[in-house]
Amino acid sequence: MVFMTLRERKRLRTRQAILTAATDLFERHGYTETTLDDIAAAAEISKRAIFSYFASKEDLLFPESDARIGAAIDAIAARQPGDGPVQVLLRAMTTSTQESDDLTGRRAALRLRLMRTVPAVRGRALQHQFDAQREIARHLAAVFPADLSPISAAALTGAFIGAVTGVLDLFFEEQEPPQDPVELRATLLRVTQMALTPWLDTSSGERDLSSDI
Amino acid sequence: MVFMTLRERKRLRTRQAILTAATDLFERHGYTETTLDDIAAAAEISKRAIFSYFASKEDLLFPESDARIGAAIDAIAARQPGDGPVQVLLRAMTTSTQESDDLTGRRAALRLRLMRTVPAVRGRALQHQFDAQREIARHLAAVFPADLSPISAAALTGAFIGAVTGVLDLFFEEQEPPQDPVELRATLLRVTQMALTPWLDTSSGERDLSSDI
DNA sequence: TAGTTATATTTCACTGGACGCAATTTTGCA
DNA sequence: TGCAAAATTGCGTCCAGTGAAATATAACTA
Repeated sequence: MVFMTLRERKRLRTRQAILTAATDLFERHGYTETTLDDIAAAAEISKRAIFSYFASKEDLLFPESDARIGAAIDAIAARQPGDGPVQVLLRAMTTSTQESDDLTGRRAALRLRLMRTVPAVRGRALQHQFDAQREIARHLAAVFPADLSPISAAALTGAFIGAVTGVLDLFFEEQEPPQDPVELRATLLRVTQMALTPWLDTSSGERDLSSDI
Repeated sequence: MVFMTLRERKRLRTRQAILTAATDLFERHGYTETTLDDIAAAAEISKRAIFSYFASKEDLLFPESDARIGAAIDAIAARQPGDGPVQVLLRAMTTSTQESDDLTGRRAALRLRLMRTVPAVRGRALQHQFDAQREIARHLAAVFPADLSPISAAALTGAFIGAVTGVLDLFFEEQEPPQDPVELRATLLRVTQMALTPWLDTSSGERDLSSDI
């Protein structure tokens, strides 16, 4: 990666400039109030060029979404012996939320706030979530062909994602601040584990995963 | 409902005219190809007036979404003695899918098709689904305070919705036609029931609901 | 290094959804 | 019939997104 053609390096810099300009303006003036022209001006680029980096205004809030899905997939693939589907899912959540600061970080906080205020952003977020959900279910079924039918995998993944989003929903319903990221992750893990106990019983061994936080 | 002022009746007729014009044009020429001007012209109304009936172009595909959520809520409230949360959910699905032809019907088929092709429509659909999911979870937790914490309710509802959407996803992934609605409902019930067995065991009695189709 | 190809970016014009507002028509009712 | 409220229309405006041609810049080749 150190050896990149000048073109690639420049392109990466421009992309980053667009992102920082966008998040900056979104934070300062609001999402709907910020026009693509504003972002283009701040990034010292033409409005038309933005679309050569991002497909839409909403996507400015979801860069590297593929990477995050990929991380979860990898965590599923690299399962430890003795882990059942539920353990794998829990582990995938902890590891992937650790690496990509998807719950902490400046843009993450902004995204969480806009998801509950701007319909377009919410729609895009749910689309990403749905795609991720399907992808995860597919891989989960592939890794545990004996334990899970494709449909059970879809249900289990649905339960998992549903539990996580439900918890986050309850969380941010009243208290705005994302609090301490570590504590949030711990709560998320504990609560998801509890919500999935029905499956934990039916599946294989139930190791405590608290140490992984 | 029989006694409506002339104004209300006329408004209802216009609303219906807009809907039929929209679905008609969508079916014939495609969603993105149909402009609001086209719809307005076909409904013999001004483009501006459409926004006094529907908030957006996508919403033309989701009329009475509140009513469908309400039906599910009612089905939850009218639970039979001895039913656990899972049974209530299954029953709510069967009854609500029977009354509002949400899986059959002309507009439903159109909606299902557009959900997988037009991003904006998919986003709107997922938003509706998410809202419904949260609402159902809330009511479920209220009805079964002993069995379900708010979080467990969120997880269970997530599993339920996840299973249903997963099944529908697998279904329409290859075969386009919605097939026989009765058969589809039966498959949906059977498969969802199977996907939720982990919860069925932990909850109260497990009556067979096949007769309710 | 000059010249050529490939790729990025700009510029401009345009479409279409959404919204605000004032004027105008329609409807309900006294 | 006449008047107030509500519905509708007809503007104009904003902005996201797209297409196409022109221009600029990097990469490659001889």
